[in-house]
Amino acid sequence: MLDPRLLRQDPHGVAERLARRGYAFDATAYAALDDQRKTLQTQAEELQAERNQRSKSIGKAKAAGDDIEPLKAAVAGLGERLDAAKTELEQVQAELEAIQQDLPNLPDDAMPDGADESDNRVLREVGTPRAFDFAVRDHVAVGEGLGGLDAPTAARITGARFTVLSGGVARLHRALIAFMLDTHTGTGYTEVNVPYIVNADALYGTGQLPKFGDDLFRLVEPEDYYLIPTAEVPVSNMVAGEIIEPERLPLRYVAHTPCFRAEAGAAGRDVRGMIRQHQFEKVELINIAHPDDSTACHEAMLASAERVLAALELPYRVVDLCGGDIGFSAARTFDLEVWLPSQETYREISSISNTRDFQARRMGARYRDAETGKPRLLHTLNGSGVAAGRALVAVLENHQQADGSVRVPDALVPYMGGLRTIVAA
RNA sequence: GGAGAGGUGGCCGAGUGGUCGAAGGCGCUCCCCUGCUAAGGGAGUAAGGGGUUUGUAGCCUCUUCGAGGGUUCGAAUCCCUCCCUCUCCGCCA
Repeated sequence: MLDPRLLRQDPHGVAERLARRGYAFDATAYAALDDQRKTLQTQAEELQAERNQRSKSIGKAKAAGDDIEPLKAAVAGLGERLDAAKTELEQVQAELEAIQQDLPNLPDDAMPDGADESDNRVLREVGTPRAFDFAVRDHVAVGEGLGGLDAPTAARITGARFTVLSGGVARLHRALIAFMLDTHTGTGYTEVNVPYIVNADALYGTGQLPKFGDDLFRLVEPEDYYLIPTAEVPVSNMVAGEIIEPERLPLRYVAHTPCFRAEAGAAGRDVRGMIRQHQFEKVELINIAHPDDSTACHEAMLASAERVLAALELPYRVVDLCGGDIGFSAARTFDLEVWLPSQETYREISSISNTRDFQARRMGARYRDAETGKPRLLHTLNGSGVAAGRALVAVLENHQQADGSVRVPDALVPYMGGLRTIVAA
C-alpha cells in the first residue's frame, strides 16, 4: 500500500514513478474520486457531530431531570440522513481502496528501467562455470542415476510438479538446509519456526492478496486459510500490528519452511525436474528495519545469501531487477542466479527485496521513534538465503562427476556425516 | 470435542446505557525539592483518519475498549454471530 497522503498530494508524481514499472495509474480519475470522497466525508462527519452533540445534551437533560421527549423528537430523521451519508461515503471509499490495493510499490530511484527480465542489470558474476570433459547431465538424470530423485512416483502420489527424494540426495537436501540455517544464525540471525498455514489477513499484509490469490493453495476449511507461498508471509507478519522499540531494530529472522505455489499461468514452463515445483523448501531471511537502515540491511542480506553460494562452490551472478521484472511489493530487488551447466545459463536461486514501508503499511507494523516518541512505519525486507530445492539442483549439476557420482562441497561434508561423494545406492 | 472464565491505552487493571478515550497503578517525559543516590511533591503521557495549513505546529472534526452485525436519540456497558487466550475434562503427536 502506498502512502494515501502522497497519493492525494501528488497523484501525477506517483503515476510517473509507477510508469517506470509498467503500471498505468490514472491519476486524474483518482484525484476526482478523492475530491468526491472529501465532500462526502465532510458531510457525513458534520451529521455525525450533530448527532453526537444532541445525544450528549439529551444525556445532560436526563441527568438534570428534564423532559427529554421534545429533544428526542428534534433528532428524528437525523439518523436516517446520517446512514445515507455514510453509505454514500463508504461506496466511494471502497472504490478508492480497491485502487490503492492494486497499486504496486514505488520503485527505488536506483532501480534500473526496463520492460522485462532481459533488461535486468547484471551487477557482477562470481565464480567460473566449470569446464566439463564429459557429457553434462541435467539434475534429473544425475538424481535418477543416483537412485535418489523420482518424479513418476510423486506423480502417482499427487500429480505433476512434485518429486520424491531419497537416500543421499534426500540427505543432501537436508544438509543444505541445515548448513544455511547455521550460516545465518552464525551471523546474528534468529532462527524461527512458523506456521505453514496462514490466514487471509497475513497474505494481505505482505501483498499476495487480494491480487495474487490465483497462485495460492487455499484450504477448503477454514476457507480463509492458505498454505504459505514463502516464509516471508508468516515471518514478516510477526510484527503486524506491533509497535517495536527502536533499540531492538533491526530484527533479523531466518526460517526454513516449505513453500506451496499453484504456479497458475506457468503451464509448460520448466516442466522437467525440480526447478518449478508446487512444493519446495527454502531458507528465508527477513529483516525488520528502521527506515534509515533498510538500504544497508538490503546489501547485508545480499551478502549473506552470496556467502551461501560461495561456500557451496557454485558460480552465480547478481542481478538488479528492472521495472518490468520486479515484484508487486518490492521497491528494489536483487536476484542471485546460479549457473546451471545443463541449461548453460543462470537461473534464479534467491530474490532479495526491500519493500520499504509498503508491507508495513498494510500490516500496521511500526516502531517508536526515539526522538518524537511517536509510532512510525517500519521497513520490511525479505530474501531467500537460499532456495533449497534449486540449490540441490545446482549442486547436483555443478558437482557431478564423470562416473555419475556427485562431489559434496566441503562446507556440506559435516552435514553429510563426513560423506564426500554421493554414489548410486 | 465438552464445561467454565476472560479479551479495555506501552504494561497492569477499574468501569453504573449518557457529562467515558475511559478511574487507579506501573512505566516514560518535564519541572520542583534534596550538596551524590534513594525517597518525596507537581504536571504531562493512546492510536488512526479527514478538514484547514507552506507545515510531521496549532485549531476543528470523525473513528477506535478482540472482530463483525443489531437494539437505542446515545453502547466499553444490552442482544446475536465469530475469533483468540486461560483453566478443567476428553482425545492425541
